[in-house]
Order: sequence, then structure tokens, then C-alpha cells
Amino acid sequence: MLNKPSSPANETALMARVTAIAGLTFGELAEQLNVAVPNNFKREKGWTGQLIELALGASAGSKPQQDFPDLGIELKTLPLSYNNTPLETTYVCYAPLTGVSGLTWENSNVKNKLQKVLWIPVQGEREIVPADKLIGQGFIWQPNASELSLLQQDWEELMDMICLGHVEKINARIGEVMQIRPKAANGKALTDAIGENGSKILTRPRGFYLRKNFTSNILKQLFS
DNA sequence: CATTGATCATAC
DNA sequence: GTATGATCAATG
Repeated sequence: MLNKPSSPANETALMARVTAIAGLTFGELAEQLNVAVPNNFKREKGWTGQLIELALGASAGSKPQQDFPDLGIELKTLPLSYNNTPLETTYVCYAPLTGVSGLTWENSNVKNKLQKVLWIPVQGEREIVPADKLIGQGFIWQPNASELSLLQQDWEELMDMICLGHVEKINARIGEVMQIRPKAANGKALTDAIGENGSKILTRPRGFYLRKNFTSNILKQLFS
């Protein structure tokens, strides 16, 4: 029994836990942690991430920082198809829509979070019930120069639109490897943003997401 | 059938 | 509402 693991002291200890849960099904791990397994994710969409967080001793809660702040590591689950390609985009963080003056790629929340990521591949096919989905071997990834450049380009293009009051013109087609999409409880959620001519407007909250091609390439690097 | 836009649960 | 964890499901 793993009982509510505490925060790992270092990366080696963290990776030992990662390897220990690799090959288990969600059901097996959930049983060890005394967690109930849903029959689908129509409601508990973040269940997998929370299960893995608990198993690895990530600091819980909704802090806008890394999951392992002492280690500088962000944790992400990555749902894969039978062909080992990502089935979903990867949420990174909220997109700032106000107070954006002085914000640069270097000090952005996106760069901070993506500097070092512990990816946990998991089976994502909807036809597999959650209890039977397998946990894969997690691995640490740090973006290379090329990836950083692509991310920075997309971040700057999107943040320029936000700064210039064009947030309403942003759609999910913009950005080569990273996009901005709505991120809210529902369509009624509104937040402040910059409108035309610098006026204040209300708009739907947005988040940054990594495109599937980008995360797919991260996986390919593992085998090259 | 892949993608975009919408949505669900939870903590504070 | 903000922010975490994400997947769902309507659409073209």
C-alpha cells in the first residue's frame, strides 16, 4: 500500500515512484490509494491527473506553479491512442488577459511551467474503461532550442493579440505548436480583458494548450 | 474523423 | 472568479 505519499526529496526518488506505478492500471493504483474509479470521464475529467499527483506526492491544490516546486518539475499526464499518439491537447496554464505590460516570454508562466516536465503517458482510448487503462513509463523532458523557439514564437504572437486588444479575434487555429482556447466552467464565465483602443471588456477566460503534434514529437524523441 | 470551442470537478 | 486537473462533444 502506498498511503498518501509525501513529496519526493529529489528527482531520483520521484522517478523511482514513476517507475513503480508504470504498468499498473488506473484501477490497481486507485485501489492502493483508496480512491474510487469513475466509469468514464464525462464528469471527472481531471481524475487521472489527480490520481497520478497523489501517487507521486505532488503538492495538491490550485497553485499557479509547478507540481514539484522544490524540484522545478511540472507533472502532466498524456493520454495516448493505440498508436501511441496523443489523443488530447495538453493544457499549460491560464492566459493572462490583463496586466500584461512588461510580460515577456522569459518571465512567462508558460516558459516557467514547460522548462521541465514529467510526462506520464497513459492509455486514453475511450473504449477502455478507466479502471483498465494502463499507466506508462513516465519520463522527464526539457524543451530543446528548437522547441523553445517555436513556443516563444506562438506565445509572442498570441500575447501580442491580447496586448493589442484583439483577444476576441483569437481562435484555436492560431499558433503552430501552442494555441489558446476557452478555459472555464461554462460559457457564462467572464473575465476582464483588453478591448479595442485599450478599453476594458469582458470575455471568456482562456488557456494555453500544446497541440498534439508538439507532444507527439516529444514522444518520438524518446525513440530516436 | 480531427479539431475547435465548451464543459466538468474541485479548492480557495 | 482564478486556477488546478483535463476530456467532452458539436462542428465542419
